[in-house]
Amino acid sequence: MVRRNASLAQQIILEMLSEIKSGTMARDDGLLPSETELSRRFEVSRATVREALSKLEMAGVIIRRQGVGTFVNSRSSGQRAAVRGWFDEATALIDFVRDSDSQAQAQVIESRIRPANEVAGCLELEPASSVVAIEKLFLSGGIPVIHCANVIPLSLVEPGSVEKAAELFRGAESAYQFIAHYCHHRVHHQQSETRAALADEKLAHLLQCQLGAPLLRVEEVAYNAELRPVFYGLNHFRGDLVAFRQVRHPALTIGPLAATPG
Amino acid sequence: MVRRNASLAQQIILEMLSEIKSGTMARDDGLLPSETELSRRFEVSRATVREALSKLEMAGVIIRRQGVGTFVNSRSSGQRAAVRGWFDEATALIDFVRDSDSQAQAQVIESRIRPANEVAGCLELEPASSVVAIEKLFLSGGIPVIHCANVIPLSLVEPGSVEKAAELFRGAESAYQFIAHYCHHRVHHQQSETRAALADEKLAHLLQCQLGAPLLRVEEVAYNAELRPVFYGLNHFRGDLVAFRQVRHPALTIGPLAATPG
DNA sequence: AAGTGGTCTAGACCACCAT
DNA sequence: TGGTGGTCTAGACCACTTA
Repeated sequence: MVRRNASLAQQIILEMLSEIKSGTMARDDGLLPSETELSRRFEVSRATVREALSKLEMAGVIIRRQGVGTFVNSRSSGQRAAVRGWFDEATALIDFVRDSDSQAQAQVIESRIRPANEVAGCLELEPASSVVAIEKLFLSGGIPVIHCANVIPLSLVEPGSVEKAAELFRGAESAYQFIAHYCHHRVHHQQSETRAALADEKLAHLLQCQLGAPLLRVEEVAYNAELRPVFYGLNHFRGDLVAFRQVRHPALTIGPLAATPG
Repeated sequence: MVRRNASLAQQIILEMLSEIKSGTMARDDGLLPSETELSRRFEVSRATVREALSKLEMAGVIIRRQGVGTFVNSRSSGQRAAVRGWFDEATALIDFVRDSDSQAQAQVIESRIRPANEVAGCLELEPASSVVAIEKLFLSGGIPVIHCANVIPLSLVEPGSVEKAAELFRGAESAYQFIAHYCHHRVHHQQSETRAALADEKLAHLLQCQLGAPLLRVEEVAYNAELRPVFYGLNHFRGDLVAFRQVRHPALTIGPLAATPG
């Protein structure tokens, strides 16, 4: 189970996910071993177990009940074309689509080098400076469900790869991978903005839906550790086929002093 | 600054939010005191400071950079009609609207007792059993931006309040408050599903937008500590005026072994 | 080299829930 | 009353960045 260079908590997360999936960890009613029991089994401190459980809870995988125990969240498994936890995780889209459809495919429409233009502001570039852009479609069950456009400043690409940047991007598994391999940067965090939009002619054609059909639009900018933008993404999800599922906890009472409305 | 019955971490969160807002905590470039310094100032252990900082980071308020320091997220403040962090928090909608417009108003359209019907499944009720339902509009700058429908099983309402449940719900600040006051339950967590949808005739009229305008639809079910559903909510956000803003971190690598696509 | 955040430990006490 | 998760401590070492 051990992965080099992964924290103990991360290793415990992966092991627990695996054992939850195979059904060897939880009781029939979903009850998991207690934190003390888990810390004995994994030979780590209880604090480390709690670190792992906190992330699994945030991801909606488990439910913790004080004085009772920790349970697997049965309402969270066995889903349709749902994107779960994506808002918190900043990892590749395709992985989340595969979570509900292991046969999901990514299909590159186009990749090329072009001026930054309309995304210059987001990426903190001059409008005339060059970027590598890619357009993809994600298919689930053979049906296009997500359209995705990613843009990376060409100035970030290592000198030896600038010439073939478009081609390399086309071959990369994701923007994350391209940035790691050919720009020697890592994504530190992303800021995203989610809205509703209507399918225009181009998107309707690509996503095989009607003109004016409802779409979820997620715009995102990724930053490296120096807080410099490393990529821009514009994603459109078919509103009738895709849903974002989240588990929300009344933990942080940020801003207002009392939890009130609804 | 102290609030009774609040954890030290929670108190630190509120204090830091206040000091960040007033500008007395961060340096001009946004750098906050180190964790060690904060633990001295608040007279708590570093672990407790980190607990608070983790939640502020998740909420997108601060950015932590290993080896450098902790900074306020300047891109996160000074927003429009944005809903920030709502996916993680499970608190009242109105508070989040007020976050970007302190003049925001809630306006009750209707509240009544009716059969569960179409929401019976979500609430684990018989279709014929009674529920208290409320419909609200949230206005920002005088413009309706969110339509919200909440449903609570009448069986949860304390016997003495059943008769006037509709009226009491109308007077309550939120579904959370109604449930706490008149049902003696607390929300343990919520499951939500976000999609894109089009405005039908009714919603177009209420939200003062065109028929077929894009809307964000968030459907949610809240559960108490015993994992019994306590309320159902169906919220529609005007796609042109409201956006969900999130900060995503590549922390949890759940499911896939490598962070890959985009 | 010095300072930062990231990880981890061993132990303590509390609030809550079951019995 | 015993077991659970929730909170908190004091200390240690590591990885990373900056100077």
